[in-house]
Amino acid sequence: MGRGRVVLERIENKINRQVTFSKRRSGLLKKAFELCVLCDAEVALIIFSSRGKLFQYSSTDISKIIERYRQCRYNKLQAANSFGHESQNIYQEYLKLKGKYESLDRRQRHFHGEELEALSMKELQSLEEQLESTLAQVRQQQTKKLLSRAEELREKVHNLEELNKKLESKRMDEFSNLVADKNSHIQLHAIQANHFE
Amino acid sequence: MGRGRVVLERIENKINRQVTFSKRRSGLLKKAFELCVLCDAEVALIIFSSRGKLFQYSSTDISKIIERYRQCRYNKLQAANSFGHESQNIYQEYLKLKGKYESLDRRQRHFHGEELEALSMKELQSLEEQLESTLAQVRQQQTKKLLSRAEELREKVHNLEELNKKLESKRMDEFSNLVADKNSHIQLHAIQANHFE
DNA sequence: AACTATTTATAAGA
DNA sequence: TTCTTATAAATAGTT
Repeated sequence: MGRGRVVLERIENKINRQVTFSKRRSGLLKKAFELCVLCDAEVALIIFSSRGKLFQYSSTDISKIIERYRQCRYNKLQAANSFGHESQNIYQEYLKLKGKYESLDRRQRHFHGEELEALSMKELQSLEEQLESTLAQVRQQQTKKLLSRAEELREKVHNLEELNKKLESKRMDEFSNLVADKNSHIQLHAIQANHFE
Repeated sequence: MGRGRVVLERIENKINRQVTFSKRRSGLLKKAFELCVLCDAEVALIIFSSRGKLFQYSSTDISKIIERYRQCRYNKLQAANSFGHESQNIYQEYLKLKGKYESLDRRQRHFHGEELEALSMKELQSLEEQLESTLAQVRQQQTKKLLSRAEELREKVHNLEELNKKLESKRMDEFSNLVADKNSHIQLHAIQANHFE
């Protein structure tokens, strides 16, 4: 679509290649957009120019689309064969963690008294033992905490009493100083009185 | 490019939409390919039809391109910074889930009587209450289970007793039939004996 | 799935 | 880069 027939090979002229890239890139982005709107499709398009510049289009959040793509590929792989050796990628890690989380969450619910119907007699018994043991530990911890707080208070009381004693003795000192001071004044007056006599 | 001017909105006619999707999809894939070849670009194109079918094109390994894309976005984010609203991507999700998991795990440890030192008096009290409540529920559930099992056994016993009765009466019937049969034989013999006298 | 009248994209030129 | 224009390519509607 242009003045010459296009040959499908790398355009060797650098300027030319860049111009064509710019034009076709915008054309491609436009067409991707149109496909989304007209046909209700979900599209993600990532383009890197030969010099490494990024261009992108996505109908909705691109990470969501990529995730959906991975999901799709993963399912396909699962269906086709059973190569589980793809656990290096982050999505796999995510799924793994999700599984762990859900299992832990279920367990946690049991500790909250929920979904107990699903448990067998043996599991109920083990849960009961665990609860009793923890309860004992919690109470022990409470006692420990109360004791240490009492100790702390006792310490505080002791310190305050010490402080009080010190203050008291200081007050007494100051009192006697004051008395001594007053006495010296009186003596001074006596001296002055002598002088003017 | 066609016999009518295209209006940029969802094609409501389902057949039409599907046909257009098919045509434009292949057009888009072709153009993506051409861009790669002509301009030496790296392209990844993911398309989901409205019914969820996946189509894709990529100049090289798609996960490599996606990785490069992420790298690029990440660098951009770091450079531009302060745009923290990008938490939709999978890695963010992973970190979020990890946080949730760890918090849940910590809580779970408390329920196992571990790391109680870290808890305040108030938290210890709340934990104690929760444990007591769950313990009561667990015991209730155990009782319920035992009762229902006892009921089941009672039912079984009852059924067996019924069956026994039936078998007993059947045996009695068969016994009396047998007796009657024997009597008729004896009568027959008597008749025959008469006949030949 | 083909056909074809048109629209659209774009190569080359300015 | 952007505009223009001649022409190639894509595709909407039809068969």
